[in-house]
Amino acid sequence: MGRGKIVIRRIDNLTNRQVTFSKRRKGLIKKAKELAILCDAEVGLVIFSSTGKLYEYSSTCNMKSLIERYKYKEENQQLLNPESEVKIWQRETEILRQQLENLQENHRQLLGEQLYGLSVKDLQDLENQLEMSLQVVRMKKEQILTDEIQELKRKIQGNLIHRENMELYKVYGTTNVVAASRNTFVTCGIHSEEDSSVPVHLQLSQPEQHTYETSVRRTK
Amino acid sequence: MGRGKIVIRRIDNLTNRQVTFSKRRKGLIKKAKELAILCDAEVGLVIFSSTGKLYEYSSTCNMKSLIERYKYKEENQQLLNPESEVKIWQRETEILRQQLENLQENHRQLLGEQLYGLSVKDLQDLENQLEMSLQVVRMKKEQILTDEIQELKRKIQGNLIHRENMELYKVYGTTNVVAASRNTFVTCGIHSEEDSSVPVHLQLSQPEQHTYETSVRRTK
DNA sequence: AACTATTTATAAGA
DNA sequence: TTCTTATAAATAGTT
Repeated sequence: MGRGKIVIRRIDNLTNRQVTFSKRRKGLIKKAKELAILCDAEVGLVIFSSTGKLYEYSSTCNMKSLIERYKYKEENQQLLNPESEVKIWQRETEILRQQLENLQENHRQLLGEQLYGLSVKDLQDLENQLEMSLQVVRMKKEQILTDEIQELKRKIQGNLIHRENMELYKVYGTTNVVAASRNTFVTCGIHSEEDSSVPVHLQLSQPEQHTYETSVRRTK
Repeated sequence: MGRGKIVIRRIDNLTNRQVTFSKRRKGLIKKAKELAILCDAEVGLVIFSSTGKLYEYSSTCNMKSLIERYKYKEENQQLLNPESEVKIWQRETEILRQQLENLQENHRQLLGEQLYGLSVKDLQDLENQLEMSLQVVRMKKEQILTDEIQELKRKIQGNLIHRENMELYKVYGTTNVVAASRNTFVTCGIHSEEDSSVPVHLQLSQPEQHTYETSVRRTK
């Protein structure tokens, strides 16, 4: 794998050994990652250099639980305690894991992945489902946009009426002025969340900040 | 590192994934060994397959002590096992339950449910995702249908040729036609390498129609 | 499980 | 350390 072939034995030269350690450590961790991702496996890797420095990799981001899992699996033979409680939790875990697996498969198909082995009927059902979802999502989105536009219109209107009142107040010195002008200048821009701040906030309009919940909790 | 380049993402096909797991697991352990020997390092490697089977390698032949060393190095906090095993499983359950919940929410949104609280941006992302999925599913479906049609056409064609031969046989009688038409009787069934033997065409049949490719069904 | 065309890792050199 | 490059090694797709 290099300019020359080497035999696998301790590298005597210190510098050379350190360089090789650095390179191969990197390579090993890369391959561990790839295995975990490609094959849906859980991989834990611990490396101590000859100087005692620690390097590690865990596919679960949590070496602890991996070690615990390892220990359990290893010491499984004993099972000496009448710890039926453990078994209960174990079974619980098993069930959850199964559920998760099933859901994941279903989920992947909704994402257009893992379609291997599906029949035309299956694919048709999936297509219909996706179309329905799409329709719902689009309607929901348009609903929000429409609401937003309404809100903006309301604010602009309020603003205009207020100005008109101010004008009239100057002239006639009275507050009893009819809310005369209807919405004549409605400017509907396209907006993202940032647009919800309306430029002019006068007393009459209530600037409600649209605080959308960022609710999509992505599975980590 | 193989016949073709691959991207590092979960392999959908189960068989393929298992084969790759087997190959790469072996490779990974080999490299771990080499690193330990070449660089005088201490290496521990734990691999759980997606089915929960455990594979391990430890350069010290004693994973336990390596783990202890790791734990000591990582944090001097100790949580060992008198009754803490229950807690471990409880935590595991908790984590799985959380994952399941997250996935379920995500999943419901893909089904067009539980859209309350999503922002326009979220909905737009969802819409795009659904559109992509839909495209993939449709392509997949059409692929299957196209393949099926090809297959049927091929069969019909074979049938026609057969009939033609029968006609010729009636007209010209025995020997020469028999010899010639022998080849044309092949090829109505399943496609395999043998199908590539192109029949000797008699004058009345149209050669250009016989150039069906043994279309390899790329079911991937 | 074996085979190989390719990709990937890396030993040596700079 | 980092980059380059010739070459060894790993492995993806196939049989």
